[in-house]
Amino acid sequence: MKPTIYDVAQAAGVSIATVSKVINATGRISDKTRKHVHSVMEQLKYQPSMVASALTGKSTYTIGLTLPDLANPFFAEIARSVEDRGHEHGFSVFICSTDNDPDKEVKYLSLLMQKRVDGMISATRIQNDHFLKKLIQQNIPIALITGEMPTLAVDTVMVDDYLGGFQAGNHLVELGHRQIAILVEDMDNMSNRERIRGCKQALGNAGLQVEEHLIATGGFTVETGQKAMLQLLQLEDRPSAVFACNDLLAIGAIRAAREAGMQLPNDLSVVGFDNTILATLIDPPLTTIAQPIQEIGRRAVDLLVQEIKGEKVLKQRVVLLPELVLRNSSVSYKEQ
Amino acid sequence: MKPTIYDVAQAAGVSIATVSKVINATGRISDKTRKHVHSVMEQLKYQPSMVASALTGKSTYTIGLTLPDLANPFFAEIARSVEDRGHEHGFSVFICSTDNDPDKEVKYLSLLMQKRVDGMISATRIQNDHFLKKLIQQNIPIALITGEMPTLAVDTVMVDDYLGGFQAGNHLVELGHRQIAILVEDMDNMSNRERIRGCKQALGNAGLQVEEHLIATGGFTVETGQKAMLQLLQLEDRPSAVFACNDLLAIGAIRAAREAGMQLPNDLSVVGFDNTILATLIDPPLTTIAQPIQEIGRRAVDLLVQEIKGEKVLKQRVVLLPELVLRNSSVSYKEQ
DNA sequence: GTGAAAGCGCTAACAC
DNA sequence: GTGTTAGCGCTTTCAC
Repeated sequence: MKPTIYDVAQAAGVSIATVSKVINATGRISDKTRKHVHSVMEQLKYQPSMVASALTGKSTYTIGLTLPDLANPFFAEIARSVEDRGHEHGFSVFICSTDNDPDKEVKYLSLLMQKRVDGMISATRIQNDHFLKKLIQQNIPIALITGEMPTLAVDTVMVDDYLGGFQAGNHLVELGHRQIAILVEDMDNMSNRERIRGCKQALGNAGLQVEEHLIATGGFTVETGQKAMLQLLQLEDRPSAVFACNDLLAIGAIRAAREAGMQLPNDLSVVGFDNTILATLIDPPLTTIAQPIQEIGRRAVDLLVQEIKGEKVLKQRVVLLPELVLRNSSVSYKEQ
Repeated sequence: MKPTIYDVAQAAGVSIATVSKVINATGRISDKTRKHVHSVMEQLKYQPSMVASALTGKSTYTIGLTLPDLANPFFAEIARSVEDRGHEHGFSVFICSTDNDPDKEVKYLSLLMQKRVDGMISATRIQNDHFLKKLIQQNIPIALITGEMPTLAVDTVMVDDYLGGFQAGNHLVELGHRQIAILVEDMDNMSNRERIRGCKQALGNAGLQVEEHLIATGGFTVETGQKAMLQLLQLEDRPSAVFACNDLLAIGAIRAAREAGMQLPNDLSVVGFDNTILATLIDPPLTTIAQPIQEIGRRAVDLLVQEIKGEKVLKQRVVLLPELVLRNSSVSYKEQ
């Protein structure tokens, strides 16, 4: 069996209280016994049980992170930054991929509660997430990433989707495009709607109208983007540029264009969103709206940890600003 | 405060033992009280504490997963499959990115021990990992992924690297290539060495010699692959094909070739390894040696869980077979 | 400075 | 069928 605090105490000839104190560096202990106890712990390869100490009222030093899909590069990068910042604060993280399935979401959230995580970060976007709402109302430390719940007081770290959409639209307009399509993940998704609103605004400022039939719905995969784009390319008034609400969709658009025999970027300009590693890998390298992924994870953890430690009462919504990253997938409009 | 089993017992007018029994569906309880207790639990929004139950001797239903970098698509896909299979068995997973840094590795492994995980899966490759060895010798349930420790009896799930290398080399030979370069992550990495050995064997079978100076070292990033390949392309006897030990390196090779003004795939055939999502996204789509990523994660979890549950004494090494996936990055050799 | 003892929330005999 | 009780390994008063 693993040695317990009793074994250490006995071997060191002191009480468990003393051992506990040297483990946690609390109370007053003489230098001599401290060193002695330490050496005994090493000899016994003693590892204090965090589960026992958690039971005693201290926190578990664990947070939960729910996201749609860990295998998706965007969320993998988010997860990595949450994991890193979490560890810097001494917290381990449970990661749960929900596939945006409400049932899984509920299952995982309650699992996390049973594991007594000190808090959670949710990057999942589920329409009308009752369970999450309930948790928030129960005052469980929670931080939202990548989307807000406007009617709830909850810590949130997000990017300004409206601005991002505007930047994308404006960029394409400045390049001279007039027939601009949009690829959305999902119209129920508020952050996507904001991106579109921003994009429309940019077009509007230039006196352009957005054709509703040029807005197509894909999802969070290349295939759906490809399929949606292919349909747009069948149109009479084929767009000369497209703004995709995430990099995966943008890659799908590029594929579709190639499949339709077009030359990129000349026949179709593409702007993505997220600036995942994929944007740099794809050919042509993708012009995209960069989300500060590292910073999002980091800030969310910081907010959460503050709340867990009770250092902060004020909830806040942190809005980070996206940036247009120019690469080669977008070029000036040329009359065909 | 969160309700405890006592609160439920009191509210239901039964003893905590009874409540415990209905929670775990053990012992004999009348239908009536079972339903009653259940309803009380719901009313109180009672969530049994897994930390308390873990302390009582049962397991934590938690496993640890260490890997080099969660943001790397290959490992993200591994992590997702481990997570999924873990949850199917009722286990949550702590993910730790070590960056292959021995210090982080030690820190995370001992953290996981303190959190009393029931077992761990390690996808980290650290030369001479003393700490991990010690854990294995202490009989902590552990499964290795993506690389073996030949001198230790430990559950392992891996791909046949030698065969994979052979398939890659053989494919290029069959395409008529004679001047074949290799891009390695790291020569200390045994699985890489096996891939190279396999590749050499394929060339040897065709009466070809492998030029040692055509073997270049990169790492686990596109940039290193690009840089290494660029140097190979400066050579007098410039290779007409390259086998890269992972997809990232392969993408780097493609980049380098483009940078050198070459046409792909005609001027340079590229074969990767892993078959991550990247292989399908890149242009030209990458011919690569596919690892059954899903299956690796799944099998590792299954082995680990069996060991945790004590259902199995025999340790085993599962060797999965890789497959050549043909895409467009490799073509027949044409005299320049 | 150090130790005795009372919990933390639960499980698992064992009684009844 | 249901309840009593002794831990699980630790933290934390509160004495000494």
